[in-house]
Amino acid sequence: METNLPKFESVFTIDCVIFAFDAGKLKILLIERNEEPFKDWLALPGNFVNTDEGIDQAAERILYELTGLKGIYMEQLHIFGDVGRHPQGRVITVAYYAMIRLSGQKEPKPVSSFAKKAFWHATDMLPKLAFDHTKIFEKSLQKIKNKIFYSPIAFELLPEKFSLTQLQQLYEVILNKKLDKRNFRKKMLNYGILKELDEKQQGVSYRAAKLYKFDRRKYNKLFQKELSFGG
Amino acid sequence: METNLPKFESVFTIDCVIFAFDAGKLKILLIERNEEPFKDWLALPGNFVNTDEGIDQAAERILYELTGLKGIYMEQLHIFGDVGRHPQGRVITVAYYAMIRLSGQKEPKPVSSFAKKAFWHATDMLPKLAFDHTKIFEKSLQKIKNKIFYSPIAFELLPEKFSLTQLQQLYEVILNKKLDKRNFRKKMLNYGILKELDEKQQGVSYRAAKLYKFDRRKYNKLFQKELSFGG
DNA sequence: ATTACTTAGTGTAATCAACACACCTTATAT
DNA sequence: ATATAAGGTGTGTTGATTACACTAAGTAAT
Repeated sequence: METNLPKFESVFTIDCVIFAFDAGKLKILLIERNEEPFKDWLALPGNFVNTDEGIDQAAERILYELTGLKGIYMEQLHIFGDVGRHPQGRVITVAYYAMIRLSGQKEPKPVSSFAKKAFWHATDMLPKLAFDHTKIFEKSLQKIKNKIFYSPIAFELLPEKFSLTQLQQLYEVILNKKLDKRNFRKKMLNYGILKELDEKQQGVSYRAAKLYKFDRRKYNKLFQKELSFGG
Repeated sequence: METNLPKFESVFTIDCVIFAFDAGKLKILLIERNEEPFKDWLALPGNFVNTDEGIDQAAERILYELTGLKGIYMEQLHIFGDVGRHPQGRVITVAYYAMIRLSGQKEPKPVSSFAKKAFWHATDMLPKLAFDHTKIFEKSLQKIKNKIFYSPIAFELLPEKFSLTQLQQLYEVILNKKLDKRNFRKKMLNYGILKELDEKQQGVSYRAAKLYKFDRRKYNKLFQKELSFGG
């Protein structure tokens, strides 16, 4: 650090909220801490930012060290900077969030000894988390609830090939609300952002559903038009 | 700062993007810097966060010191933490934004000597700003463009009593697009979030328009219902 | 092969919001 | 009184959202 900057320095961390959809449940990635404070508590994967790295790179590095997950595109959620949020002093944290598909993902496993383990945990029964991580989680859940309406984030959570029923279940879990099957299908198919495949689900008892893929090209075309007032 | 925190410290600042609507133009609040680096440049009001204050309080304090504006509710926009964004070392900044009504507001005037002056500047002809402040401004403009569709931010920018034409002009300026008068009025009035007053505009040549107020209670009721899929 | 079971898949009518589009009204200034 | 400039208003069309219930297809067990 060079010399003529004032001495108002703060310790600076990153916490990651990584969502996935598994067995009909929305889950997030947690670690069990191996360091004080909050040793042995469950927490969001998070750690300190180095002074020589940008915060986006720091987020990637930290997630990798604590969970073994690599190359996940995260976005900023919010900054939490209350004076009392860390028991040992002033620590400002940037929360990042991401939504990923589990299929093809390895089991999470910490690379650094900072975390004892890393694992997926259903969001509907979260235990108390370290620091203010419960608050951070709640804010990110609210964020994806809003975002699902105007952004194709739902598809990030599903396998590449999915059935309409799976897609509907995901919406229902995120919105915490039952949806009508016919209306849901009609609306989704009318958007024209799904590509119907010549494949069916494998290995299910009972009738197999048709599979679809998300068509990103069509999606981008569609959402370049803005909302309007009949201008 | 206490002792057993690691030494990954960063200098930490806040920058404010304050929008207002004046003379048919969208404007933001700028300062002329009185300190190196970027002495004499135009910049967003911004400064260092103290280690003993929360970031939201810091934002309020900094805005006051540099512009004399007090009690303005700002929200976080984004964090900018590239390694090279400050010429003297690693500085992470949190951008805050707010939209305010000019009527009843005093002329901005710095309280601290950090800024030579503070003033409103139209957003459609911004000069080059210090640091990465142009990028920060652009991100906040994008934010309010999106937000105007689902949040009553437009009303924050108008005087308490306003005409429908004023409201439409504001939408047109923010969205950068002409709107149809009849459709705009129909839609706005149908929302039922405007209260019609028994007053008319004063001091205009030509026919005076009816004045309206924003009805926050009705707005809140309306926007508790969520978007849906016919569930 | 028949049956039981479970999920996949489908259509219509009613209501409501979005859009395109052009003229008359009212207040003021001269 | 007349010119000017902004205020204010209505309708038909189109497309989206909603509510709602049955048949079709595949698998498993007998």
